[in-house]
Amino acid sequence: MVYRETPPIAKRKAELRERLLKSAESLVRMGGFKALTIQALATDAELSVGSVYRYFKNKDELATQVFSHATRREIRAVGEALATDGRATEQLAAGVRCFAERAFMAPQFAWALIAEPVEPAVDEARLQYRRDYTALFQQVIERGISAGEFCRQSAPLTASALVGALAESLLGPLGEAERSSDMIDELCLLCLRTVGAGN
Amino acid sequence: MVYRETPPIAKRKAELRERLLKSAESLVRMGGFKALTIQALATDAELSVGSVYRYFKNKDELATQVFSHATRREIRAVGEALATDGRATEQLAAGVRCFAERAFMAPQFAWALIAEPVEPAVDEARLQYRRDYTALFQQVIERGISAGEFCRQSAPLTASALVGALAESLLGPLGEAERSSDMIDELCLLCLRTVGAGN
DNA sequence: TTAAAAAATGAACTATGATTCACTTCTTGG
DNA sequence: CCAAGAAGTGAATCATAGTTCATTTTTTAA
Repeated sequence: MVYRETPPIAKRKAELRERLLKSAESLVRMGGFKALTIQALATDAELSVGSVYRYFKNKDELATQVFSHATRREIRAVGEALATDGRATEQLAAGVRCFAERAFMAPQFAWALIAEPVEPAVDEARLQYRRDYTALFQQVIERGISAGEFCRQSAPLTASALVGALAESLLGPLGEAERSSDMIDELCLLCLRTVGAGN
Repeated sequence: MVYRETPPIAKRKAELRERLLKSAESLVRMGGFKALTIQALATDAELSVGSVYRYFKNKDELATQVFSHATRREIRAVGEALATDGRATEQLAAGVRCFAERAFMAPQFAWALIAEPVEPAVDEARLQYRRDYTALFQQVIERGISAGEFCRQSAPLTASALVGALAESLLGPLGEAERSSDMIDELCLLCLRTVGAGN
């Protein structure tokens, strides 16, 4: 054999893969996962349909990776907000605020990650995503309970309720309507009431 | 023309339509909307694929009607629970309990109505469904606020948060795990905290 | 310059269900 | 019993993507 992958080529391949992921995410940002078709991606990234399959085994792997990428970023952001110094009460409020602000900034994308009907493979990744979110909130709730800031309660239950409450109020049918910065404040108060804080 | 639709035939047609809807719902109950295919329905109801189209213009109409039927029943049940005599606090608890118990009894069905990825037409009907639920809760919350039982708050926001909280905690990734009757009690308490009751 | 190996291409192929439609069977009133 | 109009049938067709693969182009190192 005479051909060997040289560093510049390896780099180009890595870059192309990145470009594909970026294109794919931008398609999802603009039109949800429904807009992520192999055709559209190939067109957007300026290469052929067949080549997409050189970089991703199949559509599921592609979609799942786009989802995980984006999702990790979101989780990290909220996780950092939840980990600010201070009492659990402020941490929770910061987390909620962070989640809400990000959703406000990119509603279509937030919807795609949280609520859009998607292929089963992505849906499965989404379960993990929600579990991760729930786990983050659960930690803060547990801290709050230990510190006596929050009332006694089932932290896992409250955590998943909070995740659901945030998702529905921000992305649900009504979410679009009364979207304002007041709403974020209201939402923080609501979450604090839910964990039994602020008494 | 010599043929006219006679009463017995009209009745048979109406019954057949009912039978189709029943079959369709049972398919959804067992396997979600994914299991509702024209083929499966025709087989289950013991008639031909073509005949299904004599009773429903297309799949969307069929799926939407199945959804609305079921949904109206659910909304009515929760609506009645929310309208029991007593203070808003008890009403809210009764509504939550009703919702949760019904979801426990038929988890697959509840999931299909609330969270399953579905075709866009059904998804649109689902928006209305959620709006209806939210409206129900909103009323009780407003009553509670007026009566001084609940704290001041944006009733629409809290209502949609409650709907989201219920959906996520009962049907989300964690829902399956810790499903018990204690959980329903916990959930009631959580919802009451959320509306700022019980102080 | 060249031969081997990889990468790129995109038209053809697949898979899954919805939808149609030419044909058969049934129902009705005369 | 008959003719006309409905209702019933299910194989064929359509629609939408995802996936493949024979062919072409590019890259490499001798």
